[in-house]
Amino acid sequence: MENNRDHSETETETESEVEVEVEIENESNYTSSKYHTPDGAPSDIVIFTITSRERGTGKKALPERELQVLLIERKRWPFEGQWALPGGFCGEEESMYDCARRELMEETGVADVHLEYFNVYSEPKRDPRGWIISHAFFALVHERYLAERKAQDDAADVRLFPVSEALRMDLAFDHRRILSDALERIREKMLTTTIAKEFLPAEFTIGELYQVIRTVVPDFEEQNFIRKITSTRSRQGILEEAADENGAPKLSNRYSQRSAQLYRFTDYAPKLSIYG
Amino acid sequence: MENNRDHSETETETESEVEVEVEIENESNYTSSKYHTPDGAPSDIVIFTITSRERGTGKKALPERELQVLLIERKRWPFEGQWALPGGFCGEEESMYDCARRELMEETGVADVHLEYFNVYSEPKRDPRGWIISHAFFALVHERYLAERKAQDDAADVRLFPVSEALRMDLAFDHRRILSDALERIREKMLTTTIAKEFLPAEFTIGELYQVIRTVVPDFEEQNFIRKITSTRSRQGILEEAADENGAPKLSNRYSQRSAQLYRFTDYAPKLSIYG
DNA sequence: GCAATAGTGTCTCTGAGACACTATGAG
DNA sequence: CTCATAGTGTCTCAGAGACACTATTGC
Repeated sequence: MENNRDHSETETETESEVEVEVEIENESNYTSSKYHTPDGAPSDIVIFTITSRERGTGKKALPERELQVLLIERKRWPFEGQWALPGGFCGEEESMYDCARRELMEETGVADVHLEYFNVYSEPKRDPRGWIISHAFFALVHERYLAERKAQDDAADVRLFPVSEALRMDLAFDHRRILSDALERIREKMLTTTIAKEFLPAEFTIGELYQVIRTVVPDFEEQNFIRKITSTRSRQGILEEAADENGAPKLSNRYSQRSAQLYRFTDYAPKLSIYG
Repeated sequence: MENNRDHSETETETESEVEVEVEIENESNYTSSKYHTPDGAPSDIVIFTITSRERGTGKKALPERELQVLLIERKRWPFEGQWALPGGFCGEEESMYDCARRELMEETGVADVHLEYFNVYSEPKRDPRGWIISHAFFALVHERYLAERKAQDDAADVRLFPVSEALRMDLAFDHRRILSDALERIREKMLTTTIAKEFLPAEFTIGELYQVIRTVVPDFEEQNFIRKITSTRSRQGILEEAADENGAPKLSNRYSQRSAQLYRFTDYAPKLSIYG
């Protein structure tokens, strides 16, 4: 829901051959169609979600969480029968971001989720149908949004896969590369921004937050996570304690016998720096 | 010189109207050209450099530095006579990154500089010539590379402008927006990565480094900059002291009477986190 | 009382931050 | 001796990190 502003154009009259071909003197006789143009500009969307499953034990415990990605089985040439990222061609009347949002709505039925552009994929010959430049987005969707969808369209041609599994599959086009790039990007953002909130309810316990971070970034280990996150002054107000209307702290004992304090993210976005 | 991998494709056979139109059953009768396709996919490049000018005083002193951007005056419709970012149309046989690199070479004569993709601009009607989707890069070029170019092609239609001035100009297309986005991006990267090295010689003093950072990010103020950067352990090895072949520390007295220790960037890339 | 999560007490060590101070050496 | 930059001494205070400990409560 950011990083996506679209506009612009270019070419100058200097020495580029490609551009000189295209530029014509004035509006009346201008036509770009006599030159070679792309055959399509689609968007592809890496839709991430985190599923949680109750542990089998009778005891209260944090659920098992797993990072998943939504894939679609292709029915047509090219890459017929292979799994691919959802996406679709952009129309002239919409921006790339609008296109991605529309596709996301069509694939998952959800709007208003975190949707962010991250790269363009334009290697020659990467699509057997022609010159097609793909624009990759990632979306972060809470599993509760996908639950309905999965029930309603059980057509076996759209499914969630664990990311680790999807990365081992032979996906259509260069979708494995796109998925891999997207994963790298959300790992970085998970630690440097508050996108963890996309996978959490509005109010959550420190244990849940820690678990979500570790689901995306397994390397992340902080032995004293509670201390750091709650010790005021330093992590200045990324989180605030949830309280009811009387000001009493809100607690949850969903995952433990002992109730845990609930927190919510504030709007504060810390500025990071390697220099101090 | 990173963040740029290109490939991919998309569209599924589900409910998107646009895509369904385009997808045909098999290779033999497949043709995308009967549907509406973009009229061009150019790249635009925001070429930043930092100029430095000796201060007028007789004393040794750090130079005055200023962040500049290279602009080109358009000679043709549309936006004839207005200043624009350099760029040009991509060909089918090259990736967007290759296209940007080629344009950069043509405009500035330099290769092997930091060139990084950062956004797509695709708002409908943003180009009067048609449906044109622009891919924006930024380049960080040391001023020594641009010196020759400026001398050789003094055609008055390609010039460096201080960024603050360029942002007040009425640039062609949505190039002001692109410039503004690029500036925001390099400000962030200046503080979270070691791209400052793109504007510095291989060996530099702490004073120079500080000055370069402040030229890009004026808000950056660290009173004890030397302390932080040299106090081992925390800023773990972003920098290392330059030494000659005998192991003696290398010093510079270019900007001061008292010689200053020279440093170089290491390859170490610190991982930042808001959580600890 | 066990299990599983939540949270605290206490200690050490490092660094951040402030501010005044010294160092260098050409003009 | 002045000026502009380079760099140090010294103090305080906060937090990182380690690790053992207590807290809660359904089963």
